[in-house]
Amino acid sequence: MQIKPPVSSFLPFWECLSDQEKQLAQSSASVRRFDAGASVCSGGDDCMGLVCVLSGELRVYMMSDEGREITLFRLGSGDLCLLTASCALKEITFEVHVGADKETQLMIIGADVFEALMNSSVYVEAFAYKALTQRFSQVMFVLQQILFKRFDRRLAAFLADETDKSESCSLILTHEQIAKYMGSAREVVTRMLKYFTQEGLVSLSRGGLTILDKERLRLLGQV
Amino acid sequence: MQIKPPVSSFLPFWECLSDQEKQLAQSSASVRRFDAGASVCSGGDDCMGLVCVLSGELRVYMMSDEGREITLFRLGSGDLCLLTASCALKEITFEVHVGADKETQLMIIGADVFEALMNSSVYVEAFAYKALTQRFSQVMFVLQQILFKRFDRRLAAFLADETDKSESCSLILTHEQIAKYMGSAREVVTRMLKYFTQEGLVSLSRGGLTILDKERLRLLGQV
DNA sequence: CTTTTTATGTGACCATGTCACAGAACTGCA
DNA sequence: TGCAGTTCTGTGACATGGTCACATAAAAAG
Repeated sequence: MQIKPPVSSFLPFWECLSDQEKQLAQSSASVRRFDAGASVCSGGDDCMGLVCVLSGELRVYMMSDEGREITLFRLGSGDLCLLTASCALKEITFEVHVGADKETQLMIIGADVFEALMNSSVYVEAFAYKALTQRFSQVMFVLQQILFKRFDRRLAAFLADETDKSESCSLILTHEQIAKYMGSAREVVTRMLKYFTQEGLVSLSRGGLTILDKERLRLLGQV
Repeated sequence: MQIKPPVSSFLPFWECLSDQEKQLAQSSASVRRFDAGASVCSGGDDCMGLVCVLSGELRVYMMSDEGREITLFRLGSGDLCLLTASCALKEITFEVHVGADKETQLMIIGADVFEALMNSSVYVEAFAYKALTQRFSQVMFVLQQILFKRFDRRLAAFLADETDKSESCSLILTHEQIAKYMGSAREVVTRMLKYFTQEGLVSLSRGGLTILDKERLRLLGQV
């Protein structure tokens, strides 16, 4: 278990808090660890509060009744998540699911404490809604891609982006994982990757793949 | 041209403004009329500012490069629209289009004035981002429906809702309009309405249709 | 070296979006 | 009236992508 870090370094609105509020935030914060694959929070039932990623990665996604998942965004270390505090924000009426794809450490400020901070400081309130608006914008972009862009182009862009992140031309991702990240189905990914292979863009191996021609992938994805 | 009404009655944050700010808001507001079918504002190019619907109806939608439209929400009289002030809100990075489907009167507070108000008052800022978060929630619901729900059910629900609004069992809407409201294609609507006719749910006529069995439509839409 | 689990490959099918084009119903005007 | 243009609707063929069923292959567990 990681030692609890100072809350101040994660909260952009820290300086707007009174000493009492600072005290409350610091003392109520807790650290929790999640295994790879664990569900962090599902729908409106268990509302955690303000979450800050210390290490690992979170995935925030929608899920249909049939179990189809559409990833809205992913969070890495240092990122804050407000959608996990939806019970403190009555404006948020839709359900999101949050899962840890890798082993992940979170620092959590409970929903009750966060709500109290929002109510006592208009700065915290403005911060929270502003951060949500930023997510809104990001999520709209993602959904626009899903709704309007052909799957081959989206996949090409996804692969190019992932290799940028990992700074290596091989990716360790199953077709299933790619499908979840992209809001598609495993078979569709398999199909398209086979086509990419024929085109000499990638080469496949169990549990991963290697990018052979990133330039052409990027080009394909940029349309 | 309608006479300019008092701005105060449309702005929930009115009481948080200083006298100077009230003065500025009131004097800078203007009223504009749009014909049915007119485009009010498209993308990031022409950013109007804070818009309030006095009469008529606005439709806010996304558009693909190929021209496919997905309606995010519609606004009626009394409603405010902040997405038209996206240039004053640098968090909003995606493009929306706003159109008037009927003849519509708007009261407008220019983007520059609105931005000044946001900067001078944290209450206005909190209000703006809170309102955007509410829209976020609403839009997420709509997109969830589009992504996860079968078209027949969505159409059934749409028709039932529209008849509720118009308080009559006949609707004056072309297939094209329905398709735009639902983020689908005209042919798809035609196809499904033909099926609904065979099922005895509706009867069609040029430029409109009549609901024959609202109960069954509602039931179909509620799944 | 089996057994089990996990990942991938594949064909058939379905829902919905796209395209091309036809015909029907209105509208305006000579 | 009737003709021409416009708008709305109908329809078949096809493309894309999601779903289902099931086969096979590779890795992990025993």
